[in-house]
Amino acid sequence: MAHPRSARERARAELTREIKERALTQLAERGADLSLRAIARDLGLVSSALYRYFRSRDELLTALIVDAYDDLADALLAADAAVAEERYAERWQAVCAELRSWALEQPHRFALVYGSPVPGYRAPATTVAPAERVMTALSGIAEAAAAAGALDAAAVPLDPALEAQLSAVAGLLGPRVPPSVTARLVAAFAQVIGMVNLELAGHFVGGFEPADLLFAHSVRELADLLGLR
Amino acid sequence: MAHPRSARERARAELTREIKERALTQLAERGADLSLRAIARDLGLVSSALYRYFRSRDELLTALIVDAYDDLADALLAADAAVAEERYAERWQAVCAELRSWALEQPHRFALVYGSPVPGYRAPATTVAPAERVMTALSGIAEAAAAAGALDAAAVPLDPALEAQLSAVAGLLGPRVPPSVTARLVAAFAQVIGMVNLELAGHFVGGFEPADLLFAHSVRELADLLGLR
DNA sequence: TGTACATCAGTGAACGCGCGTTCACTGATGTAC
DNA sequence: TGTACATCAGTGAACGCGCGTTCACTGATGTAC
Repeated sequence: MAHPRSARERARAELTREIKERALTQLAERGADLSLRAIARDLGLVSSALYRYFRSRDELLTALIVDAYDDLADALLAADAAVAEERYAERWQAVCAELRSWALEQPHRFALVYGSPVPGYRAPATTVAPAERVMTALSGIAEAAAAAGALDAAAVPLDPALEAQLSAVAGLLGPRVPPSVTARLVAAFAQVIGMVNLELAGHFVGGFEPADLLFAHSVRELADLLGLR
Repeated sequence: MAHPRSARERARAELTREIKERALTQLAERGADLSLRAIARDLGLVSSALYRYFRSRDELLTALIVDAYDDLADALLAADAAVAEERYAERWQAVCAELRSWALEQPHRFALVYGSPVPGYRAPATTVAPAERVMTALSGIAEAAAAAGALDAAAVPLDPALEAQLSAVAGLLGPRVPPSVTARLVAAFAQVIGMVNLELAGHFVGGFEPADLLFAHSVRELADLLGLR
């Protein structure tokens, strides 16, 4: 698996990659509708040939989604690693900034995972783990701060039922983070994704363009709110 | 215009309404792809007949989008009006709750305006004013509080360039609200839309279901953050 | 090292669909005198 | 009130496209002896 052996295997791996690459280019050019025939045309193949590589259009879509989550998570972790470990607020800002950059550079991939679901497509369970990698790239900072005793956690009283829900996701988002901070993490995540989506959809046109300053400012306020320093 | 006169005009108004209604049903059933032929079929018409009512598919889409913004704004204003005028925090919570209810009841309409743009469709300027009605339904509460001297505005120092951008939208969002609160209003809006979008897209599945409590809690925290009381 | 057989990538035709938009037309509704 | 003409809703055929998926096939690559 590390290095494909035969020429056949090498060719297969490369074509699989090329198919996904063309699919992404097409998403970028034509919007959300993915056409297997158009991909095959671009690659100089007959449309049925694609079925040697992906069992169906949905399977190709799933592969693209998994790749997108993974790439995004990698980019976020890299941005995080570039900041000194104990500067939690700066790490948060760097990761959020990277998320936005990644989205602006590849809006179609961002839309694929955080935009409206593609009509007729239902994401399989395979996509859950990669999606969680993205969330934990953000929440991991709060968890690290909490572990280091550097999280200024405001103790907010919560509805017991909500607290139970929050504890249930604590395994994923970070067990040392108090429930009220977990709630804020989810809200903060929604805000970041929401701002990027609004920007990409052109809802800020006329008001905030570029939205760099607004985004950076909001992200800084979120870091405060989360108790990161 | 108040009451269509002739039978012809009455029939035209009614069919226009029916076309939009069928279009919405179809969006709900088939996802984001809107088919004029399918709408015509549903109405027992020949597809070309629709061109007497809408010049193109895009024009129909635009009409649906404008209607969605308008309906949503109306619903928000109604929810706002149901709360005592000077209870600003409660008004905010009521309006946000109504926004979520509306979205959960009509996810396709919400996706139409706050989801990823429909491929190949570019929203015309006609949609800007209705979109702003929705935003001001939320920001109007902060503006009212500010006008009544009841806004606990935290004075946060801002980058001058950002402050300029914020002042530019102040005419729309409320001139008496200080810039730092305007920034928070936009961020809060993004958070609310973002949470609803994540919920609709199934990103909360397994963690927060139903998301009622999390949403209500986050919205309450936003009210605090905005200085509403 | 060479041959026999198995694997599998890619072909090309076909099935059975779908779509938006244009156009000349019929026939009903509305208007002016 | 009745007739002549104009307006306009809806028809049906056509244009020129698109799509995902299946299937029997050829011929090249890989494997076992």
